[in-house]
Amino acid sequence: MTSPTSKYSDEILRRVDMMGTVTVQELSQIMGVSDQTIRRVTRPLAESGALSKVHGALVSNKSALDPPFLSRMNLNREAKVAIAQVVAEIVKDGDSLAIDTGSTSAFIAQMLRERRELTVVTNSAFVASTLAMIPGNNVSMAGTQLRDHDGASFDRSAFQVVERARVDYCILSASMAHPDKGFLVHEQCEVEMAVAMMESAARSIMAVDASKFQPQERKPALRQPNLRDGDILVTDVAPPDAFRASFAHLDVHISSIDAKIG
Amino acid sequence: MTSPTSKYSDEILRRVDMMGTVTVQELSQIMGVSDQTIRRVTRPLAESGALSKVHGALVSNKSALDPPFLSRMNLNREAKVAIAQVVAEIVKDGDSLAIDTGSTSAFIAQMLRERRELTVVTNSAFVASTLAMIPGNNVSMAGTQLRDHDGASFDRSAFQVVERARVDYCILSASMAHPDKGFLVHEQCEVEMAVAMMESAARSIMAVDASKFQPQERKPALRQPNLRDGDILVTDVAPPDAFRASFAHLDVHISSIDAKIG
DNA sequence: TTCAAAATCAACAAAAATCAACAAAACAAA
DNA sequence: TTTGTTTTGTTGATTTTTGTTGATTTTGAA
Repeated sequence: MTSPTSKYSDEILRRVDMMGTVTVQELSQIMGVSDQTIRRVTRPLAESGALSKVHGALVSNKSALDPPFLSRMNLNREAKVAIAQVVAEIVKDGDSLAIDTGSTSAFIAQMLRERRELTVVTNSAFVASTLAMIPGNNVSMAGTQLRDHDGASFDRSAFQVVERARVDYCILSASMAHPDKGFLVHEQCEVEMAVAMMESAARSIMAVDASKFQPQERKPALRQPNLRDGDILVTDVAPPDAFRASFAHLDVHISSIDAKIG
Repeated sequence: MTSPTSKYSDEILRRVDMMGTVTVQELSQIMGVSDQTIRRVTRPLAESGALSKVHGALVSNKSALDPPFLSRMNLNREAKVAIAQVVAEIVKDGDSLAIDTGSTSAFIAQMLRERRELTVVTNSAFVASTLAMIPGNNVSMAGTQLRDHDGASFDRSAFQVVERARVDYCILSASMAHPDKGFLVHEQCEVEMAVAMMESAARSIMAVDASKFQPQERKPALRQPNLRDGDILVTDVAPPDAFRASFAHLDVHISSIDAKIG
């Protein structure tokens, strides 16, 4: 949306998103600037909707209030729920899955609680703990060292576990979709994990909400592996025409939001 | 979702969800603000449906079925919350911890969200995902294959990760305490994990609520390793006299819910 | 029904946070 | 270096929140 107006913008936003709620005082002490500076910087951020201000504190718009804190969980929530619903219908009881990390996958994991006897491999601790507690499921957590903002793992053992698996579907996500470049993400390790999961899976499900078809603020540059013939794309609105050619070989599922409430 | 109206909204909601039911009094003492402030803040929260108010208390709208809440977590909930509070006070920012699985440990993990810069090793996917998302924490998930009722791992890699660690505290639990036999659990793998965690830790914290001092319906038969001199026992009521001798060498912290206030 | 205890509410003074304006400091270009 | 511009911290006025007090309502028990 709007460009940063101060050199502190990024750090403040990051800290607020991380902590959920911080007082202006606290933040000014942590960052070693006056409280007035924090206020000056945060005013435009609040106006552009990047964060919320309450008297005495700053609160993140991104962080959920619930314990499972995923930084982008509340962004486009309804779309993600609708997409999750569709994915949960594609998957049948007894299927085996590889699930990547990301907020859409977190919703899908929630929705998959309805399914039974699932075999799941994932590098997301959140997905793992969500599905492990369903009796009858068989869940493997891939990886040891967890990334601190989303609890995902990309260490060597994570790849070993994924590569050893053979699953019916892998469930992938992306930060952006581009008509020519395909699906893009920000980090190399995410691409590598997607490659590993695709190679272990008979079929891939790519889940992206409509916002991913628009240009992003922070441009992702790394290409996810190309989807294969018959792979599945799940989204909440029909993709723009520009994508028609590149999605021609895919099985596209569109879930309008009103199809699912709850 | 409606945006918070006060800097306390977030914390109140978290505590209410965690405790299930809290009186306004209790909350105001725990948070160090007046009861009137709690009322003022909770009124809009109740109107937006984030929690419910009844005369005398606030009650969570989160059902026990919600993902982060294990069903067993509602058993003796107050005691576990009180114990978790005490443990979270013993642990300081920057400490390193090994945390076992179990519902008490799940509460402790929730409470430890207040701490910063923690290094955590755990074989519970729930604990891992709870603490991994706190910025600045360094969390390792020990193990790959997850047990289906609680999302804990006891495979070879779990032990390898725990054995490689060196931590300030390990946080352990038990199904029952016996004056002569010590702390007992149901499964051998839990004992082995406790041994591994104790060996990796400078000091151990055993967290058991009062119900564990009574005979259990399903008798656990396997003995946890003996606690060492100066190890810490956290419980919610003073143990019966029969335990006096066996706890003599321990640093016993008792947090009765009312004693803790003030 | 009644009463007594406890919880809630309303109102006001005290405390804290915010804002606006200005001076000091930092910075960049010449 | 100097100048002009921008950013930052400080001050005091203003606004919002907080705790206290006392009145009102609710609860539970006679």
